[in-house]
Amino acid sequence: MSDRTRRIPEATVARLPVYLRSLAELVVDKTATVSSERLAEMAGVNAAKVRKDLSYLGSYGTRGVGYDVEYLAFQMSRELGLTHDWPVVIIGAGNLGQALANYGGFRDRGFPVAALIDANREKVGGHVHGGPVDHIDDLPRLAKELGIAIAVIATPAGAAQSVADVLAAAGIRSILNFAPTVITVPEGTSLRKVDLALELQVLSFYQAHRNTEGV
Amino acid sequence: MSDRTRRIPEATVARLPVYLRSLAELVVDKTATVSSERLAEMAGVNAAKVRKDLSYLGSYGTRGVGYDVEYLAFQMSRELGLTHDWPVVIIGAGNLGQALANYGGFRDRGFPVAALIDANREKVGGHVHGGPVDHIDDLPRLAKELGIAIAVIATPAGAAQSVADVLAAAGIRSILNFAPTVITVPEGTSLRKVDLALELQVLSFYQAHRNTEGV
DNA sequence: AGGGCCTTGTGAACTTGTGCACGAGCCAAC
DNA sequence: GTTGGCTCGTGCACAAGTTCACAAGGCCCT
Repeated sequence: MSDRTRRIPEATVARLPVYLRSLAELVVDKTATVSSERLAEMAGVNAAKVRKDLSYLGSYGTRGVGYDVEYLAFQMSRELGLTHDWPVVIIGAGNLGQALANYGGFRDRGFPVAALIDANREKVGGHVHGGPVDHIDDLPRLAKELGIAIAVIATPAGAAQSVADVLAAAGIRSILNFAPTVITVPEGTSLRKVDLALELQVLSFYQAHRNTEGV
Repeated sequence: MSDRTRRIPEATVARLPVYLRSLAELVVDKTATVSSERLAEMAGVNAAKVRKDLSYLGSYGTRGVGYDVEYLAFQMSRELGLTHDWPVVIIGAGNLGQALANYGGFRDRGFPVAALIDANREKVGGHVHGGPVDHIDDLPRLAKELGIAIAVIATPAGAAQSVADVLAAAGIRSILNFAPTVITVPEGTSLRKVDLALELQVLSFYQAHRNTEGV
């Protein structure tokens, strides 16, 4: 791996946060160095994959020894852009949106919920989780004022695409979509989706096939 | 595709629910037939992929015409095992667990929340979303009585592995894990994970690289 | 009955991801 | 300084997934 900034494969990017979480545990345990084998075990993958993945970040290991936990964690944080917080906006103050706003896991990992937004004026002005609910018309202004670069769509399916359009217009180029529908975003915008029902349906598929086809 | 029961690739299985959702929309619109191209557009993939994916289910299309919407939807539901409801149990009656229990999207899609479970006796006996909270010691009995085959882990990370072990002992072989940690399950158990912070970290990666590397 | 027009189903090429196996490099001990 | 043991980094072969391109087959019109 010669180049300082070669492209990191998508599959690798998706695993980096898992490694980082494992490294965080090792830091707590005051473990100074870790081998690819140990890290693989913690992350639930195999050691060769760990080494290949980490090699995309650079040559941060020491042969015969392993990886320096703190140094690797730092490099990985840097690569993932986690050296500073990323304030996020949640669109949709319904069941799901409120739950996400209350869920501490976001803030703890560097993604404070800077704004909660709804299209329904009846919800606007209310308070959830100690924060106000703002109207979607204020989104462009809030995004700019609060430096928001990442949005979470937690609206019903029907509203998701129009929300995505508003986000695009507001210059937000990273979107996490919880609405159970396909949305399209402009080229250059990152889109990831979390579809709870879909996951259950996939489980249903394998469960059903286990039942009917033996074993 | 000769064999009636050839193995369906994982990547295809993960897309079937998306197609099914698109078909459901077409049923509402009273559209009788649909081409792979139209379906591809709705599902956000390309047409060749749709045709290949659907071919794993069988030859349900008509050349020159397309696919019969209702018939295809039925066949797909059957393949996914969605011809009957799958009661699920949610483990963890904290923030996330309660939100998931209240989230109507599960029941609407055939996954009624049959039980909500916690390890903390102080929460047990309480009511959430009109349903009681039961203790984890009752899990094996409840699973058997209610015919539960799918479990959702919504506990803190530290408790997830021991919950997984209890689930395995109770004979549950389909698990959806929301806890931000890697868990291991016995061979033959399906495990899928939803990691909210991980998704945001992946977005952070691409956002950071957009900022530093131009475009 | 035949021709033109569509759209499916699928072989084949290509891309992406995975895992093995081994050389290269580092440390420690003597 | 040399030897032995350990672990990283990576070339290579293989597997999985995607996309192309086109023959096969069905419908409709004349």
